[in-house]
Amino acid sequence: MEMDERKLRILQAIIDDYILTAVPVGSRTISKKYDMGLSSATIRNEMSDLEELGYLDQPHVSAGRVPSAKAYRLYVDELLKRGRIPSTDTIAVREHFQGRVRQMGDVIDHAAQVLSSLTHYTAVVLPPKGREPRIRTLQLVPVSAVSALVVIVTDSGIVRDTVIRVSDQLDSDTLYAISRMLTQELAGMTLGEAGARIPEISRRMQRNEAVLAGVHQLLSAAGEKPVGHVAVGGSSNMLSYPEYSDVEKARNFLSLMETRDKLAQIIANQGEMAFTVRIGPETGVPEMVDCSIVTATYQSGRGQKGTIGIIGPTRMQYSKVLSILGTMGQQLSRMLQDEEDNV
Amino acid sequence: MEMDERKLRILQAIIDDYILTAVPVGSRTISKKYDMGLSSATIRNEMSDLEELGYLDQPHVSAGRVPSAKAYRLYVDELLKRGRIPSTDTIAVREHFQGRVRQMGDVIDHAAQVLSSLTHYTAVVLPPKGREPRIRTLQLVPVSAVSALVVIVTDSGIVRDTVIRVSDQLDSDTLYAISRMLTQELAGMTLGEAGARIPEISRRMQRNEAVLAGVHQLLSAAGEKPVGHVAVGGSSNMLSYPEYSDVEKARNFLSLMETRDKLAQIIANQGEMAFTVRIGPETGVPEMVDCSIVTATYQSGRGQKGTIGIIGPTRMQYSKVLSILGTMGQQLSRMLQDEEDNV
DNA sequence: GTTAGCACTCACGTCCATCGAGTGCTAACA
DNA sequence: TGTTAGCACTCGATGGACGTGAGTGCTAAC
Repeated sequence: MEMDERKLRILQAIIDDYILTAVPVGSRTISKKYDMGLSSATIRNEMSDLEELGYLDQPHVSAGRVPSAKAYRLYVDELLKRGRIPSTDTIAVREHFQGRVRQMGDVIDHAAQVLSSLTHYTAVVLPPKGREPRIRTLQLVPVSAVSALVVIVTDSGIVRDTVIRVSDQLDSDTLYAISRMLTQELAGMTLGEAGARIPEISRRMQRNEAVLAGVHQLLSAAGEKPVGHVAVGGSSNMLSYPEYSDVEKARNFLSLMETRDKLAQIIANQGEMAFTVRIGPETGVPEMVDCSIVTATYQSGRGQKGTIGIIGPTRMQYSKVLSILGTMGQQLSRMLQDEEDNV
Repeated sequence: MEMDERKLRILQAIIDDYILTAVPVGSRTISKKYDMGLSSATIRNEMSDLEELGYLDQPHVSAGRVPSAKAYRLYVDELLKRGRIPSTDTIAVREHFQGRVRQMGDVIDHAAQVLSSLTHYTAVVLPPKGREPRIRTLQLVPVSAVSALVVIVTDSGIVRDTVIRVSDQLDSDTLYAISRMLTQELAGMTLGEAGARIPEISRRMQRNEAVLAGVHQLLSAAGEKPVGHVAVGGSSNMLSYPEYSDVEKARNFLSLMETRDKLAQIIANQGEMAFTVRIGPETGVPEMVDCSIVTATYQSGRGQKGTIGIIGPTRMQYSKVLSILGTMGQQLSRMLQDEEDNV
């Protein structure tokens, strides 16, 4: 049996209807609501074929049909192939970003908020991540008589700042001198390389061991845990959908959303294409068999890629989501581009 | 009618049982399970009195009784008065904080995690907040040829850092000189005062307007939004309790947990006592009529107070929660104290 | 003051009948 | 050969009847 044009149209109608209503759709609905020019009996035959082909599932004999993951896959591929991703929401997205200049962390958080409120699904935003950030400047800022703040600026923005103890009373000028020296020595290195270099410098200098030890510690710590913070927005949105009216299911989903590390990994694993769509089992996450994940990427001015993603039920409004993600990706990229220019 | 010793004991038993089971408790249960030496009929009479006194509610005629907010209030007051808050969990709490030194943000997040996993309720942690932080140091760190990072260190730790544009090409030494000058001028001031001062300094200096404008903007922004980030842990825990088996309710609760600003305000409004317990309607939040909020405070080394809180169903295990909050408060205070010593 | 006894209430679970949406199949039709 | 009308059949959902049991309130006796 082959897929033909008519089957495709019927499948499309079924998916559209199911996305809208979340209720198994029957042959009569299709023949009446969608103007097919075919009787319900004919539709019925076609639906039977579509089921055999694996595009439809039947919850039980006397219910309508429900699109399978394979059907959504076809649907989405078609959507992507035709490139018919409207971007009408540009204004809505842009409006949300009016106002003050922000820090990276704020931007991430805010983007997640906007995405979730526009889509009514759950949004996840990962910060841009280059291959290996390289040190640009390292500076010690005096905080009190016996402590200082270490700020490391990398080419991907500020990586980390930590207060360290500087046992031997050092004044502001000395700290500045050390900062200059360290910057000169370490600029252009990755965090790991810099960390490895510190002991040698320390040996060479013969003093300020405490300071250098603190810097060393920071560098190693920052090197280990490269993933920045993940922003999640609207995780409670999922409870609005009948798919999650089962509390147990909802709980599992939400606690997954709470373990940010795991979540970041899932999203990051989606790949780096302009758009990726993982439907149900394709996500590879058992807890998300009836979710889909749609991601898009954005670029910081330095060419580092970040990921934005939407998690929703498999019957998600792919077209709308793709559109919004695309627009948001562009907006983020543009904004970060602008910020680069300032920088 | 008066409250007597026996009524109190019965009420106590009812509350204990209800906290355990979440099921309306009947007279027979009390007379059998709790060794009262009284028949169910007697208990029944007493329960009737207790209902009249407003300590018990009856969902419907043929169900058992349920403690009212007033009952919990009595129960908690008794608990607090007797000061019988065990602190056995010290070790459990302390174990979670073993390991590396952390930044404030991490500590907050982690504390929320630990609290929620120990109590199985939802935990909220607010960072320490002084009356008005005062500037200790202000430093400009070069980021690129045309931009710099402003770091403001206050007596409560780092307040804010933002990248600003420095249109006129300034080298590291010049920035340092400006930093020194600004530190000298602004040290000891609140953010607001400092912000107000900038224009005058700018006029006096007659140059570097762009830099000063950037600093000005940062100071105003930081002054406006004093609340730091709020950490929330285990918000999905609430779904484990039958009180939230209603999805609609759960959704409302969770979306409240997601609007961090509002949440911070609610928790902060609880007051600054060592412990506060707000039961049901006492919270003043319509969405939380059947929740209780228990908070405790901790102190940073600089005497600034932070708040930790647990949100759970009104039938929460107050004793355990108070104990854990108390211990956690102490641990946090001690940890931050130590950190101060380093600083 | 305490308790045994009893009538009464009411949520809950089960059973059953009904309903209706939807299917699959067959036979007739274009 | 594809389409459609007709019909029997399936099965979840809905709702009413009913028994069950937990729990109460009241009364009267101890």
